[in-house]
Amino acid sequence: MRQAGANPGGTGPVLARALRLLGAFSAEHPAMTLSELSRRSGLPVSTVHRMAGELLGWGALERGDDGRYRIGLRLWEVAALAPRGQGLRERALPFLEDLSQITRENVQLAVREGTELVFVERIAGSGAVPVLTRVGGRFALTATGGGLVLLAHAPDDVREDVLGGPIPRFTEYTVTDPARLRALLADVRANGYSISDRQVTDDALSVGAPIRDARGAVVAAVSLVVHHGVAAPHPLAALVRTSARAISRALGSID
Amino acid sequence: MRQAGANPGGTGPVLARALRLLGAFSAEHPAMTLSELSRRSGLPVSTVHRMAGELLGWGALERGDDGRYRIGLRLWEVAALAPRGQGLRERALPFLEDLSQITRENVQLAVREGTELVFVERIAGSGAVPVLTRVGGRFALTATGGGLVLLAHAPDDVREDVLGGPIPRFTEYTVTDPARLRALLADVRANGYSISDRQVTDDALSVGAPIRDARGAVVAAVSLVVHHGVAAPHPLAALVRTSARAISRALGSID
DNA sequence: GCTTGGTTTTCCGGCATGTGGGATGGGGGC
DNA sequence: GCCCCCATCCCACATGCCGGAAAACCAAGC
Repeated sequence: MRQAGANPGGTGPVLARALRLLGAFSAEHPAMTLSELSRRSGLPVSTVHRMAGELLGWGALERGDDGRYRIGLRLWEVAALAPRGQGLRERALPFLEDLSQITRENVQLAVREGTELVFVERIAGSGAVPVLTRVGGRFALTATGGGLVLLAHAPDDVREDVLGGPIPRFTEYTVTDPARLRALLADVRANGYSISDRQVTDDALSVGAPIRDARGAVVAAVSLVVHHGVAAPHPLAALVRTSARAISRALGSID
Repeated sequence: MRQAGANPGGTGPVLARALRLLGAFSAEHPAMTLSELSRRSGLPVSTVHRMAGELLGWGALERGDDGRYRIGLRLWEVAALAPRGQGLRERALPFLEDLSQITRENVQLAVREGTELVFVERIAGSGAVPVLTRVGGRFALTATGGGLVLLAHAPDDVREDVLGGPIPRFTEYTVTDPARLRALLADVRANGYSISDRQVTDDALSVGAPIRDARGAVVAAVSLVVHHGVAAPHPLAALVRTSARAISRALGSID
């Protein structure tokens, strides 16, 4: 069983395995025992043991007194240097808070990673629709206000990839037809904002707008999530766009 | 020159080098060219090149159009699963915001990592003393309100280590005498809170209190940073302690 | 007590894998 | 034109990783 050329669970480049180890952690499994890690990463136990030992020494992993492994603080420290993560978050935060204070609704900040979206920050408005998102969590690009913005301005190959692949449905309003979606994205580009009406849950509507870097490239999206039917979307769009522009200005370039 | 047994820049375990690579990034150097990385990590260029390539593929690193390497979003995502990082931050945030709203002062949340302190969150009070801290940043345990709390409840060997080593001085009020510091820490344990009066800057005073997990172990510290001389420390201490207890309760255990 | 099913840890010989000096090609700045 | 710095590629060598297997461990359960 050691003959395979590929590595769908077996042999492979050294570093790749360590990374597979880290990748085994998820929101549902933030703490795992050695053998659990072995199972979820597809690596032999003894290999995991050796590697985990090294990661432990450096601080990339930690071990509670229950013996289980968790992501270490040291790793969190370096990761805090990610320009598109904490970097972006820090510069945008004041503006997001303004937006949150004024509207009392949920505010979200997201970037695109491959064919999905990653939430970089979310502020829960007092008494607003409860949102099911988590900072650091992923979501489909095709449904949310922020996702539509990011998808609309994504490179062609990525967009085709997403439109070609299976498009998840969340409610009866979710747009899953590639042609309609394509038209919707054209609107987003033309209008400078997106509207997702009950495409994720039956009672929520979200409005998104693009954040651009110094060279004009879209690097992130702000969005506002409100109850469906309480406010007209267009005035909201003006608010969100204003915030997005302010953040773009404050950004310059993200280093 | 390849005979050395140790690895102060030369040969060594595989993974360790990759980690050294990540460790080369810092707040001052969040984006580096290949050769810069090589220099700062002490690894040969070709080695860095190969490794960076792999890290790039996985998403642990990213590369801007200026060609420089940065910490990647993917790494930030997994790091967001760190219980003592984002995990702690998320659960404590509402309480920290309450504290911030009520006092309109700077609020900080920190944990101990080795012989130093790492800031996990900081909320800048409107018009409060500007603080020089950064989320994900480090600081000495011996001077700040939060640090004193963490040091007071650290394991004996760690405390001895810190008290034995050189103790940095920031102002003329900084306590650098091990004996006095030891007495101070005893007070902290007895009182349930700490006070750092102008030990970091000439105009700031901070008050800290311990956050405990379900088993009663101190896992973090909240602190309030105010202008020296405007408010009596003791009423503040009551506030901070209350917050700390609330957070402790909300924590249960951090997974 | 002993047995059973799950762990975590240690060991070791063979060979796959990473290693890094040096050569190649590019790109500015002066 | 020159020079300096940077990224990328290549390849012979031996280092350090690999993972099966066995042993130590722990907690129930009979």
